[in-house]
Amino acid sequence: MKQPTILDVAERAGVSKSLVSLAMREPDRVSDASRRAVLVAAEELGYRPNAVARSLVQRRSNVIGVILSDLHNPFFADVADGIEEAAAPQGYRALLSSGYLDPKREQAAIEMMLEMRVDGLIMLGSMMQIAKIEKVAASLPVTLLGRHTRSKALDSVGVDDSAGAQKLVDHLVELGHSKIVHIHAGSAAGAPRRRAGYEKTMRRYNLDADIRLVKGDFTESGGAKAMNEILESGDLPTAVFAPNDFAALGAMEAIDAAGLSIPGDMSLVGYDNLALAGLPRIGLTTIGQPRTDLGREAVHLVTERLDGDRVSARHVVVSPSLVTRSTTGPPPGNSK
Amino acid sequence: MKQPTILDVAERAGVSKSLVSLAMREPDRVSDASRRAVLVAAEELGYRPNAVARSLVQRRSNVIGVILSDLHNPFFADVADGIEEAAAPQGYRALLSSGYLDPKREQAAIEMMLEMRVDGLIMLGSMMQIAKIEKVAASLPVTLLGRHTRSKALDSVGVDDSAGAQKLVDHLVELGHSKIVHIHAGSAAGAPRRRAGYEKTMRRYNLDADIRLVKGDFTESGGAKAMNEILESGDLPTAVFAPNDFAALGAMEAIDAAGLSIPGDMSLVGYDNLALAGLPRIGLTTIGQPRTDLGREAVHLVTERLDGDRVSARHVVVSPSLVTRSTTGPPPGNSK
DNA sequence: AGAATCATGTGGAACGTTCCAACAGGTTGT
DNA sequence: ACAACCTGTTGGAACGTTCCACATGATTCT
Repeated sequence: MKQPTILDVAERAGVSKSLVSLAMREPDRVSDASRRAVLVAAEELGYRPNAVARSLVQRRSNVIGVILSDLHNPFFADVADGIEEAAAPQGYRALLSSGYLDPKREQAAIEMMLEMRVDGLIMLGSMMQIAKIEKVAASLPVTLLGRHTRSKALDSVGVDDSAGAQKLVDHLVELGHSKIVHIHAGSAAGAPRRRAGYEKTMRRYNLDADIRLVKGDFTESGGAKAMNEILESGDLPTAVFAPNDFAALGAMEAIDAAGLSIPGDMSLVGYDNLALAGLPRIGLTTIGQPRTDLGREAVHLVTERLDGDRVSARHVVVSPSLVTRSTTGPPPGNSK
Repeated sequence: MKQPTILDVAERAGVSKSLVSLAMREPDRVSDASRRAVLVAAEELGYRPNAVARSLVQRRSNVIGVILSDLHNPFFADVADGIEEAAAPQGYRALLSSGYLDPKREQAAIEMMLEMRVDGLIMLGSMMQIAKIEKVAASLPVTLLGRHTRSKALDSVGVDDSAGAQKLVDHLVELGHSKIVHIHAGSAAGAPRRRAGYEKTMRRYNLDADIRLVKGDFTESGGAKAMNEILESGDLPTAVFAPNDFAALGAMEAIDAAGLSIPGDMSLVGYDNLALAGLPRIGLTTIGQPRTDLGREAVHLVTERLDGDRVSARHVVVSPSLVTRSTTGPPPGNSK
């Protein structure tokens, strides 16, 4: 159970601890004989360098902490892949912790990361107040992902939600729709911009009069509830734009239950392109986000700061793309 | 950027570093005046204890490392929740890393955890050879989750896959089925036991002659391929038991494509109870695993060893439960 | 030949904590 | 009145590395 230390290796190899250290880190700078002796001794003892001691003396851990607001969100899992992929070649490891969709637990996770002295922090879909995150950013580089901010202390990388919404409306209008309802998710992360993109694009097509908003949220049940409200209103649209894929799923359920067909009677679009949107029986038209690119970009923002190449905040925005599947088609009574 | 140390706090509070340390860890053991002075000074300086230095001197990190073989697998996300939940009250933090479904990268993730001197390791759905994991277990407590082993060096917590398969067959037979095909996933983790449970239960009902196996795997496409093979065989069963939910999904797609109705013409069951199995248009009957319990049990196994309460290996098996949804019903032509 | 350079190796300080033996001063017990 | 025992506090050692200034001996330069 007791791990061998560098001193044990040094003794067995008959050299000083400094040479062992050097032999492990920069093998070229020691003689062949010494290098061999050290490597053999290390192997025989099962020596594994103690990263804790190293971090202490170097005052850096070569670890980037990643706080996932929700481990279950497949979107973040993809982003985390991109993070790992970009971090490894730069000599950083990614360490993950979940915030469990609770600002308190998220705060605790950050606190742990700070105490462990990670070199940088990437926060995926944080639920915390920006002001609190800015405080954290005073002691290390922090990048916010999937949430917009104009903060002067924080970097961020996000997707242009307005552009995504615009692409969805464009798609629906091209199919011949004009009665397009948007279920909006209030002030939740990304929701206001999706809504703004919807309204702006409707106006661009001179469909000001057709703009119609129903309050919902980012959950399946929220989408179902909003959809039922629409169905009961008596005034049926020909297309519904849900704020994300989960909400779209709930809306789909409600439309199915009402005996209407998708897209025959009503087209439906979501947002996020979750894996489930591509399932055979779902086939949801939605907006796809370049997930691994987002991760890569976030790492880049952190390492830039760590290397001292930049001190002022940068906010990177990438463009999403339309993914057309089977929940959209021409409106009823339109052959186009 | 430079973090204050315990010495800075001591100086500002006018006490020794030892007292600061004590005041932060065991406030009851210092006088009111000192405690207040220390706390105020720490607050003013924004002092945050350095867990790296603490780990070094204490030779323990109070961290349990969790290696997820796949971050995208929602099953592991649930288990991780259970782990966090059980670890926190015991004073441990969980730190996650992904193995990205690649034994090499998994090995690297373990190596990082070991160098960081985590106190224990929980491996979710590992892809590595047991022998290699046993080597790791020589230096800290390791618990394997979601994979069976009889290792003398390792603890494990798993689900009784045979019992799960048995429950599915029981359910189908009770509905009146006898022509039940099992798509099996070869020697993949858990697959042999599911298959054994199927065969055993069929025999229990004297359905030896109806036992029919088709080779597939744990993926959607594997399930679709196997199902097409069944459909093309000409000899249609009344129920299909897929090796997991993903494979069931592929089978569902194939059955849909063949114009057959589920469960009218054919019943279908999966295994795992992924969130997607509960989606409105899917409604898959499947086997649910007590995920957070699994996580809790894994933590328990680790802390038991850390507290020195146990040195011999333990293998915990928990029972799964049947989740009935809408893909199962009586066989065609049977009113029961 | 002596100086300068190079390759190789060394020992001690430092990183920021916790732990421990020890101490001062007060209280209690006999 | 003195030992025994608290309470609150302290300074130094230790944890396992890396870093740095320096030492040694060989080689090259002038």
